[in-house]
Amino acid sequence: MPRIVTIRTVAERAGCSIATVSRVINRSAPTSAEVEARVRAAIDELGFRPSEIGRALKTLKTRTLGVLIPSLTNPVFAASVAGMQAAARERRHTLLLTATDYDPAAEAELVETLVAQNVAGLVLTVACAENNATLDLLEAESIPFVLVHNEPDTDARAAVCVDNAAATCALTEAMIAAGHRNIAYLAGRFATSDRSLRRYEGYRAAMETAGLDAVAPLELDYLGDAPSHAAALAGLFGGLSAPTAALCSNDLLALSVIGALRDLGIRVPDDVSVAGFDGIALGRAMSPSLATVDTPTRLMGERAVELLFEMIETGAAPRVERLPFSLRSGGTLAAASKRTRRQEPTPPTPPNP
Amino acid sequence: MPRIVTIRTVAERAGCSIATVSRVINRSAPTSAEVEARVRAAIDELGFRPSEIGRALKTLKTRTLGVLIPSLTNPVFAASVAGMQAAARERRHTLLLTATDYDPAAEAELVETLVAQNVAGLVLTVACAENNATLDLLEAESIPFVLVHNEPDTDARAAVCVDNAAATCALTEAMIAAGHRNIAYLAGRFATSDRSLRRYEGYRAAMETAGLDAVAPLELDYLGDAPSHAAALAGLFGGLSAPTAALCSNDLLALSVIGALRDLGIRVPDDVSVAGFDGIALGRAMSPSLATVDTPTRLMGERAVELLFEMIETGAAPRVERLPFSLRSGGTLAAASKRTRRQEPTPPTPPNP
DNA sequence: CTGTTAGCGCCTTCAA
DNA sequence: TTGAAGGCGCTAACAG
Repeated sequence: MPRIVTIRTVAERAGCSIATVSRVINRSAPTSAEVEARVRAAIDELGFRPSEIGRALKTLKTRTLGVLIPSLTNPVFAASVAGMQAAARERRHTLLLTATDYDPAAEAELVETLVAQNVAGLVLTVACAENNATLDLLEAESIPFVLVHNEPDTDARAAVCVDNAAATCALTEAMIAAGHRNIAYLAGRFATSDRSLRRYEGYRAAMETAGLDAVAPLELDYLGDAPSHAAALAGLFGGLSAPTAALCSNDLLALSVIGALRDLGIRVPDDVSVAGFDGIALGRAMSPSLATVDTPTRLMGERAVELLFEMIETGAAPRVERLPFSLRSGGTLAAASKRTRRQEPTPPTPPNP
Repeated sequence: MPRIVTIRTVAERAGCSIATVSRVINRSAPTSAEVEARVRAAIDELGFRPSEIGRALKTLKTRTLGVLIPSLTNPVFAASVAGMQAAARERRHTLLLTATDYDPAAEAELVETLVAQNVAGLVLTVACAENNATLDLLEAESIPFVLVHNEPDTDARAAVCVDNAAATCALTEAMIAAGHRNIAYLAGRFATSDRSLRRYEGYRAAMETAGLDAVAPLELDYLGDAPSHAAALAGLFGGLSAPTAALCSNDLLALSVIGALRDLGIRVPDDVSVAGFDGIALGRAMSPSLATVDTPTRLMGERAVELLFEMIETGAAPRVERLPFSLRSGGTLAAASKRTRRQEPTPPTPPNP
């Protein structure tokens, strides 16, 4: 029989009214020292904790933030949620966590679930922040929300992110500086990540500035099994005019690509250089270490929650906050000249027979 | 002005009473087809979603599960939370997520927060499942909960875990079979992980069975910076009678140890073999790949939630569910004989001058 | 300074 | 098959 201790129980025990108990709990009005002492004693003895439900029903406000992300299995999102959790706890709030598993169609339903719980606000990473009916709905109902990782094209939407295009541009320039001329761009499905698309823009800009051909992106399903990657990559890296480097739209994809290349007998970085995006911790631990764009993932989560509170409490206007990034050099990105030593890799099972 | 649409609004629009609307929503009693149609139309037009708060206050039950873990940054917990989330969603529940950041003192407070939200039940990973006042409290208030990763010594407590001792025992045997005789056990602080302690038991059992000396565990703070590890490890691996292998109580610690050893000029596995525990994905991606115990982390999260629902709905008695594990061989664990080729590593800055 | 009271949104008897 | 009414735990007016 849980929670039979209500504010009324406490009032009886302390010999006062429930209003007084409430006042003691919330310090919402002055109370005599004597009564307060009795109330506090009663609370302790009974182990009473005010029900958030009752409170919420009255005030129509909960101490809960809704969170929507693609997946917890991606360390990027795990890290930012960790940041959110820390920031929320600072404000005595808790997170209501949901994940779409990269299914954009799930977004609407999950957000509705969160809204039905009367969350004070939302922090979300959606597949695409533009023309997003779910976000429009939140706006219409004036439920405050902040995007993380997404980089909206309008400043009218609150977001915490990095300048994806600039970062990828810088990374591409580093690859060009290392002597690479033929650089492939490998992406997760654009439909599930607008970041991926923005990053492609940065790559293209850098290539064009250098007078090089920006290749059309190869979209890979990075949740797919390695074999499917291997087939696609065998085609791309099979010929003599194969790229000497691959820029992947995120770190997880980069890891998967490196594994697939290894299975194909293509060495990284001796045959092909690989770089990622995000800066997950594991990229540092592996060897060769992963060249990537270092992104303050955890901080992004913290800032998102802080920005959200600002909007909730002071009604601050939404704004986009772009956090600094940095290039992380790594063993997977080598000078292109090295590749001249490459013996033609045994081309295993070309994609079409 | 969010959520001004209440059940009353719908009733007015549909020209019936709120009771009828409630009945249509919950199918809790038969309603005429005609009225039902009108109600559904009104609901759609108004975009009405019943407030979970109102519902919860009435029934004293929410569709929310409380989750407490040490940290989301550890992929082990991220994976199991991902499993919980999936299983919870299946039952139309959401997760209220909290993390202690490995501070056992935070457990009580966070659990209270969750309980105050009237969660239907809890899934938690605590520092130590024995003599835990917080768990006793939950039991006393008969709030259903399931432990994950923790392996309680009594069957009276619900838990989903692996047989930590057996697993570590098997891993130790594999190391012995590889020719290692002097095997160190490196652990995170026992105070923050009873798993770590159980795993040590397994190690000791295997060593004793083989007639070898089980060394006292070296407790490392694996949240600490690498330098602190280096100092401790320099002492352990400095001498001539240094261990040829190190068994780490978890994968994250193993990664950290490998990095520290590398900084000390000690090669893995040429000079020292290293193995971990958990089977995080990144262990596969790195090279040499991490030898470890493969643990069905995500599944553990799923099973924990399913077991929790069983307890909530059918009042099933708590039970311990031990999931299967498997040894994962990896490049960090090599035959001991190899080590004979080891040149004495440059002993960098011994711990005491 | 303290008590009484009216709801917040919903579900659920009890009548009709 | 439907409506009226009470109450879940709490906060906030309003009295006193």
